[in-house]
Amino acid sequence: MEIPSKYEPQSAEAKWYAYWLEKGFFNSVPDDRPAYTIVIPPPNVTGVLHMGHMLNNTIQDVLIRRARMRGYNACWVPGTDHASIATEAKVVQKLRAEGVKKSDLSREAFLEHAWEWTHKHGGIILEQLKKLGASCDWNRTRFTMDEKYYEAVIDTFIDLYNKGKIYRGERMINWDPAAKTALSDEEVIYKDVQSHLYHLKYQVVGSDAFIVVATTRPETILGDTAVCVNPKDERYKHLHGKKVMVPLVNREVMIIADDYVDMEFGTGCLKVTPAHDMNDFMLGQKYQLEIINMMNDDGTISEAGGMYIGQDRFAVRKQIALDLDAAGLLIKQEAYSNKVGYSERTDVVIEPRLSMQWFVDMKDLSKPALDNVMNDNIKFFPPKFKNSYKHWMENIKDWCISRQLWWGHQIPAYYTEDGHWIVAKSLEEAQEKCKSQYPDYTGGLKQDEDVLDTWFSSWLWPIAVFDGFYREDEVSYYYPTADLVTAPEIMFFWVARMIIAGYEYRGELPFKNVYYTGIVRDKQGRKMSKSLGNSPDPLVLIDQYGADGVRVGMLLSSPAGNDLLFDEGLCEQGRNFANKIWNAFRLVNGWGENTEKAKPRGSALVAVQWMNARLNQVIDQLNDDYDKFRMNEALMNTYKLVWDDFCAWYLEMVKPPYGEKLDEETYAATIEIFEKILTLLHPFMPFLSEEIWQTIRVRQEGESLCLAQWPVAIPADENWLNGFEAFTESVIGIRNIRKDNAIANKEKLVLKVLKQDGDLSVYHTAIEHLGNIEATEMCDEKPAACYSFIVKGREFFIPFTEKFDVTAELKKLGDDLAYTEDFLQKVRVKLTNERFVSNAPQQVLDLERKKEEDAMHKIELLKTQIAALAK
RNA sequence: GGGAGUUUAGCUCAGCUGGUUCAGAGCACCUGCCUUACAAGCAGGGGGUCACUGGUUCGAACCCAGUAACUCCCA
Repeated sequence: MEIPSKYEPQSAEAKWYAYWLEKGFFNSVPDDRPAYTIVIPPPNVTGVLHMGHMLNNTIQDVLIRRARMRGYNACWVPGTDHASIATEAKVVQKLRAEGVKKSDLSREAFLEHAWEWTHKHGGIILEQLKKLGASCDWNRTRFTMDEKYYEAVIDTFIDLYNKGKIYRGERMINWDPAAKTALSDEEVIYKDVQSHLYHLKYQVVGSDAFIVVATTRPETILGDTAVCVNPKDERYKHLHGKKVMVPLVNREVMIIADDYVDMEFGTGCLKVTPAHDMNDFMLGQKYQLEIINMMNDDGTISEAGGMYIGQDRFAVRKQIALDLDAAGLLIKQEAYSNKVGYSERTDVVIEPRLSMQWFVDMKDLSKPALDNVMNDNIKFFPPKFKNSYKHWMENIKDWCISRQLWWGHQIPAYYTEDGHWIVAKSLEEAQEKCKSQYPDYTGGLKQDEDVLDTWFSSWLWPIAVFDGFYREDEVSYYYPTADLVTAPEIMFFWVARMIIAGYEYRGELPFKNVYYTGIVRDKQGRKMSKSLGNSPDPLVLIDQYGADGVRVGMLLSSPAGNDLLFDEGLCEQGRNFANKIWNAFRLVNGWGENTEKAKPRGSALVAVQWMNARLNQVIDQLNDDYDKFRMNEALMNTYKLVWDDFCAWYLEMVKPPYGEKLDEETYAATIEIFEKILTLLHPFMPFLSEEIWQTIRVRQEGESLCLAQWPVAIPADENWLNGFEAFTESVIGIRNIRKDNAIANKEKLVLKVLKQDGDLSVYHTAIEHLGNIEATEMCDEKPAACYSFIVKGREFFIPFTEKFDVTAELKKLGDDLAYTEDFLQKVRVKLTNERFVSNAPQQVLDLERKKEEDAMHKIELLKTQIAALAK
């Protein structure tokens, strides 16, 4: 059977993924093996696969596949998130395109559209993950608005409410005037913008004097209820307790004094607008100031503003500046650059706004979550993220969980017409509670219109995917999960809150390790985004380079927590690697029908011994890399094992001379080694490794590399490892002589070796094989008229050919001599340093002495060679 | 404004407890090869003031202090 010289991924990928699914290798049910669980960070239900998902899910798949091979009951739970703001925005947009406004629809009608959209687009992303080779247990696919999941979210709300951890309060919140919803702090993005600083005149009541206030938002003077100065500020001391006129508005407000004001900023006078600025709100509460809400929920000026009613905030900013100027109240307007909060979802400027919202009291809840990360019960990789986690958790604010949306989990609170509320699981339950709490009330009850923050459902993910709020059988087996792989961007949104929920509802950590991936950027370091158009389509990449190639490309240069500068060249490298393995397979496979019963050749004997020692060494190294979550190093070590050790050395050593057959014993050993290598490769390159594994030996139906045992390392034989180094150096020595003297590889040479202790004779046939040496002669004395090279103190000689150039050879030896003498000099400086000799540990001293000795020996050899040539 | 981090080859990064032949890898680059598994390959090679300035030490890429540049997070 002819095997193509290029690996063709497409057919192998389709074939083996279907096989894996058909045999149910990825499905997990509790049994007596230890569990190893990963829950996927649920992508947005209507999202499409992007490069960040590729990286994230490749890492998870590597971890879960290795765990499966190590005998764990591996369970990777997939699923999607309802993503309330993002999904609702998409549905609204789609309806708008069809000429339907959300406000024209009833809640029920809108939700019908939303479900329709979800069913149409939902799960596309999961299908894409299958192309990548993700070994999820697809029977367990969950959605954050599944019936049971929905119930868990509502029950959690009710539970926290009953525990007094959820309260309703008027707070300054981040308001998105486009989406008309409150946003959490984390959903606000601060951007540098070029704006203006307006200097406004506030006349002191009962005097001709005035003070000047600098502000970037002149329109908010409509809501001013005080002016504040620093009590230490000498410029304004005489004005404490006086009143000023708000310009244009002509309202008299107090001048208050508080440390909060920065004397250096602007004029040192701060206008206070409690309804429209977080810090002003704080001042307002402290000094019992009037709160004037001068803005509507869509960002237009309200009745309370008194003027410009119904006009947009930014239009008013321009107009009021003109009007102030006309009235002589604008002193100056200077260019100013500051940071302004924007909505992550709609990209409009956030408006701080007072409103009634639901909050979770985070103070007590967050304590165990902080402690158990700081004491490493939950480990972060890389650990540097503990710092920012700590900082955030120690300054944690209450969590605003209500969102003015329809798509999501509707808040289970019911209001009476006279403003009381009852938290209950259903209207019926609420009515009953109402009867006992408010026996005289006869009116109806109306459920809160708002839904819960998306993260209020996803923080339950590691528990809820196992229905852990309602039954114990699965959650007690799979929880706590093993590793969580996610982006540092959502450390606070999600990771911290899952830890909080874990301790609150299971009394236990939700996962043992958190591996933070970096952000995938383009070659110029820009974040990949749709709007920049700099993100390749992952499916196109898989098509071009194969899933294995792309997986390798993603992992090659992405240490934990570091951003990955994505370059298609990396996928190409991955594809080339796959092809390299493929060709090793072709070579070995060809030997299968071409063996004979014979003693292994000397070079093959040596090769098998060394390769096994080397394999053991690398397995150890890989396990260590994995333990430390150094995925890219594990991959690179596997890469070098395959390419350098197995292909460049091992296979060349066992390869029979042209036209000859391979002995059966070496063939069997080679297959075993290859199988082990495929096992090590499988987490990274599941398709290619399975394809070869299935062909390299006759397999039974139902067998798969997925289930093969991860090799156990036995201590590597150091002798083989050390001796091999001398061997490779010898071969390289011969190659260099060929290169330097233009001796063709095809030309057979004679190698002469000086008889001495500890020779390399066991490697001689291997050296002959790889160096194309026709005979190795042992000599008692140094032979004349020879090229020579030195390996670890041993001299090798190759008789001159007709191309020999004395001058060149002398120069080379001379350079080498100069270098070695210089080196010796440096070592001796160290060794004659009294303080070094008396302070350095014995080990280091011995090493330096060994260096000295070796260098002296080498110098002697070089000098003799030069003398011989110069004759 | 507050906090954290980074700076080592052209690029991306290792360098773990200060000491393993004057600092390593992969890619890229240069030279020579279509050698019967693989040109998506083989063989060989060049490339570094370890950001800078001081300090500690017998010894510093590594520890300490300062300076500079960049990045991220938070307000």
